[in-house]
Amino acid sequence: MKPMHKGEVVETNTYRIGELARKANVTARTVRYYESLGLLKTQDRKDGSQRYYTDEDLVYLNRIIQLKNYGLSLDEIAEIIRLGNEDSTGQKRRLELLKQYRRLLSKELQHLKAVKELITDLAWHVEQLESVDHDFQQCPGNACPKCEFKSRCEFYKQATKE
Amino acid sequence: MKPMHKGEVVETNTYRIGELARKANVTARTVRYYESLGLLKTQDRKDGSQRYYTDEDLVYLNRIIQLKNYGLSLDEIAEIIRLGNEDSTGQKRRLELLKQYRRLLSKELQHLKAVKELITDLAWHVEQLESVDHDFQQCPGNACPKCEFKSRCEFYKQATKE
DNA sequence: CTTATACTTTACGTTTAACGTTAATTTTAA
DNA sequence: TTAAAATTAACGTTAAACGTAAAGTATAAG
Repeated sequence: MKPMHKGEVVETNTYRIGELARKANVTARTVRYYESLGLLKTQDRKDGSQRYYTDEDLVYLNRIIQLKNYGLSLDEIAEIIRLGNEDSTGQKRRLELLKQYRRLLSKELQHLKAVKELITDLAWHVEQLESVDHDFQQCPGNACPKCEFKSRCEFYKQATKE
Repeated sequence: MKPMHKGEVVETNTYRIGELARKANVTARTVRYYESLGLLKTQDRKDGSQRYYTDEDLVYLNRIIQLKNYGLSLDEIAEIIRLGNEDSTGQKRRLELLKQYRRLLSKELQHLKAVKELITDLAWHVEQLESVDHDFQQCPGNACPKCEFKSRCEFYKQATKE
């Protein structure tokens, strides 16, 4: 599925903004927006000429998209990049990245737990509603005391405490 | 932590909107909004008088909140309630609920899988960044071919294919 | 040279549900 | 008689990440 307009690729592995965007599966607007946030380097480009990109730029852009998909905001990504520019040893950038990855990992582990609990609850509701004898119109209601699910029912617990 | 204004509870287990809201951990605005969407029953209330609620209403409201927390939109909850009013046998309501619960369950199972994969990826990144020898400034870059992580690295795979 | 794309900047618009927040008036409880 | 609480109505918020339009410029292939 090569692009129709062959001239879009200016030189071997040199792209204009549209082609770069397509390869990264974003829009040209997004690329410009990322540039304006300092996520992509601003090129020297005199008087209305165009942006040109290399494969290296594509890898860089893909990396930004990856970090975004991991859950970092564009601001947080910009901070990481800024630290990389500020500190030539790259230590600050590495430590910030590590910190963020650990934060994301911790968050996702919590998330995993919550999702598992949610699945348990939902499975219970499915099971309950599949038992046709259940008086679904009266739930929760007067039938609760004789309900076979009452030991696992939040509403029953709430109604009977106090 | 009883409310200062004792008269808020009009009768035994009869509440005005503020007290109901507090018990359900929402605001009065939310209760009125839910009523406007048909989630809570509209009371007969002549000429500027107030709304009164019972424990039964509280259970009902809590159930709405539960469904919302499960991931249903207020519109979807309204539809379920509408089916309950429309069909006195409750069959339609039960089937709609079952359908929604199954949809949510399916979605969350997918979600679980995605979260697990994300955790794997994040853990790998943490491990990678913890290996201090890694030339973090040049990643991805020229050092990729000798990187110990290259077999699991998306960027290396991408750069070397084609 | 022409024409068809593609690219340029600027800047306002969009999305989105689920309420938040006045404001001005009325009801209720003690 | 107050002070707290409730009433309706209607506009405001959130908020990142672009979408989209306008009007002009650049480029590549033939």
